[in-house]
Amino acid sequence: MDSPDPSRSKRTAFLLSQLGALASARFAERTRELGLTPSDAGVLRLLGRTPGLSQRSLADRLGAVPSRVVPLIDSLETRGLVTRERSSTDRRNYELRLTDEGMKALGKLRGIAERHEAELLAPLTSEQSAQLGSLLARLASAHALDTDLHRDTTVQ
Amino acid sequence: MDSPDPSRSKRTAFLLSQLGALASARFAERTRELGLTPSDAGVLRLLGRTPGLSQRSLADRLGAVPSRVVPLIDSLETRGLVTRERSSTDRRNYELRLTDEGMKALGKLRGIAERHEAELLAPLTSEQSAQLGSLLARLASAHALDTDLHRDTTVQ
DNA sequence: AAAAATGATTCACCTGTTGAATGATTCTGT
DNA sequence: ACAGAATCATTCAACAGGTGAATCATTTTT
Repeated sequence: MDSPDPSRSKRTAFLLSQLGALASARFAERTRELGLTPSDAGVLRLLGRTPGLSQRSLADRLGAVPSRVVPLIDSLETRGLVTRERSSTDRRNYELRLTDEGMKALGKLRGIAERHEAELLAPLTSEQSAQLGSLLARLASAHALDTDLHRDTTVQ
Repeated sequence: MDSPDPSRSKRTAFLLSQLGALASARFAERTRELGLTPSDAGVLRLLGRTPGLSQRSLADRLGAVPSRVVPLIDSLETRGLVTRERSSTDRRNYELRLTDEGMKALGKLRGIAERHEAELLAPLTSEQSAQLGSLLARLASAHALDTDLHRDTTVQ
C-alpha cells in the first residue's frame, strides 16, 4: 500500500502533473459527450464573456497561434455555435459571437465544469477543498498563470 | 487586474489542469537540456528501480502500449544509456538494464527533479508545501493514481 | 504435435500543433 | 495622397506523439 520508496512519498510536482493530466482527461471525456473538444470549450467560454472578439485576440487569450484558431472557428461555425462577421470599422477583423445554440452549449459546459469539479474534489472535505483551492491559486498567481491566458494542453 | 468574474475565483479543477501542464512543461524543458524527453526520464527511473524489466512490463508500468516502448528503447539504446539482452529463460523477452552512462543520466535527472520541485513550490512556505503535498497525495490515492502507473501525457 | 498465448516489432494512420508564405486591409510618416 | 510597414485571416507542408492491427518468433497449454 505504501510507496516502494519508504523514506519519502512521491514528489509534489509529480503529483501535480499527474493530477493535472487526470483533470484534463476527465474534462475532455465530458466535453466529448457534447461533441466538443476542450479547445472548443475554451473558445465558447471566452466568446461568452467577451462577444465580438477577433480571431487574433482570441488566439492571444487562448495562448494559441492564429492559424490554430481558424479550423477551430470553422468547426464551431459549421455547427452553428459561432458566427463570423466582418468588423465594419476594420474589415480585416472578424467579430466572433455565440449563436443561441452556442449559448446553450456554453450553459451545458458550465454544468459539466461544476460536476467535473465536484467529482474531482469529492475525496476532500469542503475545508480541504478550500485549502487546496487557495494554495493552487497562490501558486498560479506566483507563476503568472492567473490571467485568462491558457497555454499548452490547458486550452480548455 | 482582477478576474472579470468578481463573484467567484477560478475553479480548482481548472487551476489543477493549468498548474499540472505548467509543471509538465517546465520538467520537459529541463530534461530536454539533457537531450531526454519526459518519457525517457520515466524509462530510466523505472529501470533504475527495477533492472531486468521486459519491454512488456515496462509498458504496463508506464501506462503505455508495447509498440510505443520500442522506439523509446531504440533511442536510449542507440545513445548507450540502456542495454537490451535476451532473457535466457524466456527468449521472447528482453531484459532491459541501465548502462553506467544510463545511471549517470538518472543521477542528473534526480537533481533536475529536485530543482524542478523547489522552483515550482518556491512561492509557498514549507508548511504550505507540505500541506499541498498531503492534499494532492490524498486526491491521487482516492483517484487510484498512487501506483507507479503513469497515464496520458504524464509519462515522465 | 497442434493450437493458443505471449513478447517484440513494423506499419499505416490519426490528432493536435506549429511556422512560413500569401492576400487583403489598414496604419504611418512624409 | 502615397509608399511602405504593419496587421488579420488563411493556407499549406510538416512534425511530434501516440494508437491499433498485423506479423514473426517463442513459449505454454492441451
